[in-house]
Amino acid sequence: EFQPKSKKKLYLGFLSRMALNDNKAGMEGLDRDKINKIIMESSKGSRFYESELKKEQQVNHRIEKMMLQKAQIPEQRLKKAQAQVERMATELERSRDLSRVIVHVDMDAFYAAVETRDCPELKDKPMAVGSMSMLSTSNYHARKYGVRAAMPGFIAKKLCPNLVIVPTNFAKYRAVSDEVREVFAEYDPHFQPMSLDEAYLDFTDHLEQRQSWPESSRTHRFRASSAEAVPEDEDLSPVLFEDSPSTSLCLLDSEGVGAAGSAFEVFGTSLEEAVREMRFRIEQKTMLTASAGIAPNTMLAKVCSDKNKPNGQYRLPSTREAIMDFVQNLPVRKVSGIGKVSEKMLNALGISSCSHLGQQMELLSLLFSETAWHHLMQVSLGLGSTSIPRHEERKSMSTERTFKELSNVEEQLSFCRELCEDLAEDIKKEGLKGKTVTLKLKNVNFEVKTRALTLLYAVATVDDIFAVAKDLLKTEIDNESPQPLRLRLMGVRISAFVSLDDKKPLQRSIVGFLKPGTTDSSGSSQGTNQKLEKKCLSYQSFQTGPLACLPLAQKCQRQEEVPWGKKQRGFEGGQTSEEPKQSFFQRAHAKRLQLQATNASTQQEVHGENGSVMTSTGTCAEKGVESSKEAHESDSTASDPSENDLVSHVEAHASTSGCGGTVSESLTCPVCFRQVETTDLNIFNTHIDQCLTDASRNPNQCTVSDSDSDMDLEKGQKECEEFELNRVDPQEDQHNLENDSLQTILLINGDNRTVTMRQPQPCNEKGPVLICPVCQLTQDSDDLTIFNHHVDLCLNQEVLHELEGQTSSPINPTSVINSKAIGECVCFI
DNA sequence: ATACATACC
DNA sequence: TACTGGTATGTAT
Repeated sequence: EFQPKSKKKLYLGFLSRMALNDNKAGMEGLDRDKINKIIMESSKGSRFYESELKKEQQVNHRIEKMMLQKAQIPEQRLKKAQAQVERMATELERSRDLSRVIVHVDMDAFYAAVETRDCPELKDKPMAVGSMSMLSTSNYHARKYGVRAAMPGFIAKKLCPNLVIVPTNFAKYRAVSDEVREVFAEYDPHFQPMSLDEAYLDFTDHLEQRQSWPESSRTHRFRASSAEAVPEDEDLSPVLFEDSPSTSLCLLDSEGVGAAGSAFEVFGTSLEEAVREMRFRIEQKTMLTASAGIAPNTMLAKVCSDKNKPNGQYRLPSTREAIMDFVQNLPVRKVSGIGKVSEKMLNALGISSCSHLGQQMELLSLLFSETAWHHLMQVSLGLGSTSIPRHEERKSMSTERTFKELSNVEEQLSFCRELCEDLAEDIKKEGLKGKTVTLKLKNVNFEVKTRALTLLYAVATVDDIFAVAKDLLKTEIDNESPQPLRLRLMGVRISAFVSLDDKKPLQRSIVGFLKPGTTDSSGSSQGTNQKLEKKCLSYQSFQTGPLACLPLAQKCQRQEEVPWGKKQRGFEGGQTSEEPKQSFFQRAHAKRLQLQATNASTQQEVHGENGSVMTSTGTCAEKGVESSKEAHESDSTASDPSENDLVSHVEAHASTSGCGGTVSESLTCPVCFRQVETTDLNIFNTHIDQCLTDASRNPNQCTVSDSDSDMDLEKGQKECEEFELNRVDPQEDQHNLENDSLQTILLINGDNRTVTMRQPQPCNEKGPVLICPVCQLTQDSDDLTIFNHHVDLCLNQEVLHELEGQTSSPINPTSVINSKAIGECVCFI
């Protein structure tokens, strides 16, 4: 193979992933070799080191695979990719928006700065915040020794024996952070905090207003007392001249108007002045400095804020030329989102700066996933989000802890319970409930495992969470026995949250679907509509779903007595037993298999299935086999909230020959709406399975498919085709799936967001026929406004119905929608 | 849906 | 002695 590389690695004798990361500010001109030597010597032979070695090898393997793939790319394919890349570049270029002013603000060595402020003796010493095990941040003195965030304290001590390590005090940092945020809010009330010490702001509006501001509004006072303790005088933002009789001393030098001794500083109306003013005010308020980056998008602003750190700012002019210049020499690693591994992979391709990115984009488009290379493409063009995304709702909550080896089962279980208690407490504060519980384990060799289980209903209590976590943990223990699990960390996470104020899963997603301004605001010039479309699709699959409810028999794991932890919750509260069940898809699939097994293609009898499912309440229920007759009669009763599925839907149709009363020779797939020329339910079900898989994998049926309008493959391109076949490319699936007979319908939502949905193509001569995706009825009008109005009504009706029915015991959301849809119309056959 | 990896602070 | 903890997202199955 390629000799020099491995030799070099041997010679250097350390892992790249462990070596000093001197990417950050304050790390220039260090004796890297010496530092790396110390780092290596401190780690060598440890379990951690071994683990890193293993990970390194995995990455290397990935890179080898990539290089191999690269070697197999035919010239032809590269050319084709080049054309495609260029087209996309043009498209992106066209959408370039230079009109916004985005500022990224980042406090300098935040935690360390706070501690130094409150303990001036630290000022001239190398110090770091954290523990002997791990440092959160270090001051600039310490950085000169190679001491930096994410480095364990004991290694830092070797690098810098005089290092002072101060324990973290998050409450304090939070309080300071709040003060800083008050200043942010004055410039952009919608700013987005990224952490305690940094945020993105959109300065566009402030800047415009500022132009007409009087000088008094741009004048700010130096803090009254500079040397000693700091009472936070909560002042009204712009301090006016008249307000300040105090002959405050001014130790700081102002670079502007006032000579030393002036108690004020007047800031100009320019962008730089505005940002400087904001930083000034932060400093006056907190005695801490911040750095800022100013650019037309978030990606660039982020990079810029690092440029003149600490206590500086950098503005990248909003011209294409300036941006391209800036980006050319930018090391890829500086870009947010490109980390150690991506950097290494890119380096292997000879890419270290963004200029290289642009030069090799064709290659990247063939070697990297679509999302990955699109991101790289944007980076290479200096593009990024031009708006500050509204703060998204949280998607998960977790807690985890590292400890000395824990091998005893009882201890592991009781620790698990403690974690669940903590988590339940946190989750309660935000009033959340989640359906997915994930257990995280790390053994003493630093190998990490996660095990998750998704319930049908959201949970929030300690008992419910623990019931799941415990089960997951016990499974792992059992799997390993007779060896014990030798753990060094355990964590519990909850996700798949359901509405803020409880109960009905899905309720919020429907409301969110209708509510203006709730979803979008990704604002980034591209890739915007993904989530929306996903929502649409899943909505679609819900509303096209089952006709009847066939409950599945479930067998539950026996629940043993638990010697650890609290008593399990029983039925005292008259509580319905909440049974975690398999997912809709799992169940549909399981039933399908069963159907095939029993060869009951035309038979309507469906037996319960025997998946072992635990209960969160510690109960064990054995449900009997339900007949399809029952199922047909009772569409989703309150007592049985199990989900409908496509199988029952299909069976229903098969047996009733469709609503129209005509027996048809083909079945219509409720997902893709295409006719499937069969009456064999097994075949049909297989088709639906495939559709569901495709749909969930491929929510964007309507992407700006630049992908392959150039699919006019000439014959000599066999090479190309072979290459394509070997690739794992979602794009390809996409147009394979598509679409001779599909068309796109635009739904203009209440808040003017455009939603695209796939629809079948019942076209007449005049043009597209509009079909309501909710009630499935063909609409007379081809006026989109009228059509949208109708859809709105339909959707609203759904929600109203759901809200009405809310007081009753849990009804599966799917059934709610389905029964509704079914009640109103819908026949697929 | 689940597991694992990557990334950021 | 000692290599985090919290959240999000991408990739693969």
